[in-house]
Parts: sequence; C-alpha cells; structure tokens
Amino acid sequence: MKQFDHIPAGRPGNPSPRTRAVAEALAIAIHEHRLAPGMKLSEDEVGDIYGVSRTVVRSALQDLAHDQLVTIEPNRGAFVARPSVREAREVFEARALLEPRTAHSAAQRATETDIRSLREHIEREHAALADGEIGRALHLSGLFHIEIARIADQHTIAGFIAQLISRSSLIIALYWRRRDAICESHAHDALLDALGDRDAVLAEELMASHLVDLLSHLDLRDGPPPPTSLKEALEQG
Amino acid sequence: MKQFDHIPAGRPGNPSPRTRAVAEALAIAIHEHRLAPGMKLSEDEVGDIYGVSRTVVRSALQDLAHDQLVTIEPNRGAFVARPSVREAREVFEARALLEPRTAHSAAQRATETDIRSLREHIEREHAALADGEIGRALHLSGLFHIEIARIADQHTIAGFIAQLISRSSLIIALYWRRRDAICESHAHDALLDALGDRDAVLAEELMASHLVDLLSHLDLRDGPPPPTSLKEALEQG
DNA sequence: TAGGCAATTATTGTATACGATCTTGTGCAC
DNA sequence: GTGCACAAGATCGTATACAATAATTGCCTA
Repeated sequence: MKQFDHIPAGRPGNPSPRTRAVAEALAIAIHEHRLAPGMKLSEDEVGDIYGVSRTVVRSALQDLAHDQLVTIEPNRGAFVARPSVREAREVFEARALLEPRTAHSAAQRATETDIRSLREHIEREHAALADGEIGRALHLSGLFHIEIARIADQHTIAGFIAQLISRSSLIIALYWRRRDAICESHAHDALLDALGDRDAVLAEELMASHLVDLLSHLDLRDGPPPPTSLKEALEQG
Repeated sequence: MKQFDHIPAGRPGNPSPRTRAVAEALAIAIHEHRLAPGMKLSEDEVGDIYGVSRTVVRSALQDLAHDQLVTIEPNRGAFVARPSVREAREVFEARALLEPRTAHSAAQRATETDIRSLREHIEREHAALADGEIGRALHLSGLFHIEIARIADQHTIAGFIAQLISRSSLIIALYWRRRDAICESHAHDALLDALGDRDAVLAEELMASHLVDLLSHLDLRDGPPPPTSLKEALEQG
C-alpha cells in the first residue's frame, strides 16, 4: 500500500495516526468499490479487522461521516452512504461549478514537476485498467482530479473538490450504467496535454465537458431511490 | 438560547445529542467572538463546563476541527483556529465563487415564507446591533447568508457555504479593521428586497458586491502572520 | 396460522482508567 | 549566572467497562 502514502488527505481531520489509518483504509475501500453503499460498518467488526479499539473506529467513522462517505444513524450504527438521485445531481452540479475554474488555475500555475506527477498518475490509472482492477482505476481517476485541485493551489476549494470526488465514487457505484464500458476515455490525457501547454481556457473547457460526459453515463432518470442492496434485494429476487 | 434552536447544522456530523450540543455551543461561542482565535480548549475543562466526559468533548472538537473552527495539534490539544492571511483570502475567494450564484438561485426559488423568515432574521440582526451585542449580530449576519443558501435548495453547496461563513467569523475576529465601525450597512436589506422581487440578476450582483465590501474591510495587507494573541503576544510586547 | 407482546441479544453511547507524550519546574554542573 | 539534564505534573491517546437503546427471537393469544 506504499503507493497510496502520498494521498492528499483532503480533510484536516483527526491527526491521530491510528484514526487516520483506519479512516483512510475505509475510504480507499469505499473508493475502490470494495465496500458497497448501504453496507453496515460495525464498530466491533472494524476494530477487530484493524486491531484497534472501538474508540478509534468511532473517531474514524465520524471523520468519514463528515465527508458523507458513511451515514451514522443514532443508536443504529454506521453504514456506507447511499447518495440519493438528488444528492448525485447536486454533487455533479457542484463539481461543474468548481472544477473547470480550478483546471483553469491549475493550467496557469502548473510546474514541470506537477505535469510529471500527473503523467505518472495517468500511467498508473491505465495500468490498473489494463490489469482489470476497475475499482483501483476509479480511485486513481478521482485522485487525478484532486491532484489538479492541489496544483491550482486553492486549498479551501481543493478540499471541497476532494469531498465531492469522494461522494462521486459512491454515486458511480450506485448509478453507473454499464460497469464494463468504464472509462478508457482519454479525457484525462487531453486534460494533461492542455495543462502541459498551459492552455488555461482549453483546460477549463475540457474539464467542463469531461464532467458533462461523466454525468451522462449515470442513470439518474428513475426518480425513486437507488438500487436497494443487501439481503432484502436477494429475498425479492 | 431557544432562538438558536433552528440553526441549520450545516455539517451532517455526529447525531449524538450530547456531542451536537457541545459542538454547537462551542461553535456559537466562536461565532459570537466569545472565544478568541488561538484559545486553548482543554478537554477536561470543556467537559467540566458542560457536564460531560472527555469522550463527547473529543467528539465535538473533532467535528469542529473538520469545519476548521478549531485546530487539533497532536498530543497538544485543541485550539480555536487562527486562519492565516492566505486562508482568509481563500475563504473569501471561495465565497465569491459560490454565494452570488446561490443568491441567484435563491431569488428564483424563494417563497413568501422564505422572504418572511429572512425579514425576521434581519430584524433580529438590527435588534442585536441596537443592543450593542456585536458578537451576536455578527453571528446572525452569518446565519442570514446560510439561510439564503438553504433557500437556494442546493444542500451540498449550502454546506460548503456554511463552512465558509463559519471560518469567516474567525477571519473577521482576526482581521477586521475597526470593530466599532461594524456593519449596519444595509446590504442585507437590499439583498432581501431583490430576493422579494425575485430579481435573480440583481440579487447575484448585490451578493457579489456585498462580499467585495466585506473583504475590503479586512486588513490583509501585512503579509506575515496575523495579530498574534494569547500570552505569547503579551510576553513579546 | 397470523399478529402482537415480552424477554433476550446485540450494538451503540458514555464514562472511566491507564499509558504515552509533552510541558514545566527544579537542581546541578560548568 | 547560565545552561542543560532530569523529574514531576498535566494533558492527550487509547482501551476497556458499564449503561442505554434498538433489533431479534420466541411465545402467547385471538
């Protein structure tokens, strides 16, 4: 897991190393779609897995709840969040509002080191896809966006974007149309080129259309709630 | 304190009533400038004051840290946050990005009930000012902005705005030029009129200029650190 | 047999206790 | 007299224990 050590911990949350470790491990599991939306996260169970007490698990879950990756129901426990259709729309509207402008700034400020870092990022993304690790590729895809926000050097907005991308991961898990036809669109490559050329206007446009494209792959038409999960779904089938 | 019960708890944080109560009490104290930036928030002390154990205090402080109202230093404790000049700029840039558009949406969606609610809000704000309760007036002023975001009916963005306004409270505490010459600008009245007239374009413009005006009252020129506080400042002087 | 009630079980909410880390105060050496 | 080293105190980090709440099961009754 060494390759994840550099992850920009968007949240300025709990600096306690154990809490951080558990929170990030859970967050990555969610981002890589190893934990499905709606899944129960029992404090005891998580604590046993990571070899820590409920105290730190609780703290980690609270952090994740703040980023709306998990939902905490009083006296019921924590569950992997299950964003509604409405939330999904809101998240992508917010991204459409923030990310294009951020890409614009990033193009103006990007150093050669930044560009190289982004290129490595994309390569790892492609490698993951080639290995069939879709979840990991998705996670890396999100990190690419976060990296751009970091380059834009607007920490506050970058934090918001990181949060939105986290939630996007859940939204994709719930509403993506065809899991097989995932990505390998070269939107990120095109963005990287624009950033490398310091073409701020183009980068902004590309980001905007990239987000529109992403949104178009979601199935948000059916107004009602998302695909229910767990045993209930199996019982019905 | 009944009049604060309706406060929109921007964060979806810990639903535990005690943790919420402590977190909100501390948040309001910070918003009303009763707790100065940099002040130490000892877990034992806070626990004694509110009659709860360190467990819940820790949880509350963690929530506040996530909103960047307090800073937690490992093994050192929690302190009321002290935003840097740079953070101050970032916060107002983010507000300038989000709030005008939100005001636009709010103007389109506002119901008569919304307008009445806002009007009451302003009246309480003026009343607080008339009573010389500057801190409380400032807090209410922030809530006015949050209320507009709520009316705009974009929960995600409204959450971001709530966070930004929280931090603005600290920024004002640190960087406001002349505490006496505070407000009683009728910017909020003008905004309310525009919203009442459903004039979205005007509301957007008014919000934008209101934020510029606010920013212009901050003293962010001196590049280096903010007006340090606490004993350290006194020892140096 | 279906529905509702009660006891049991499991899980969370909170408090307390212990260990680790940092701060502070004192004393000794230089 | 100054500076460093060490010890005492305080505070935080984590684990554990107990209390409160909700979910589940089994039983009784209609």
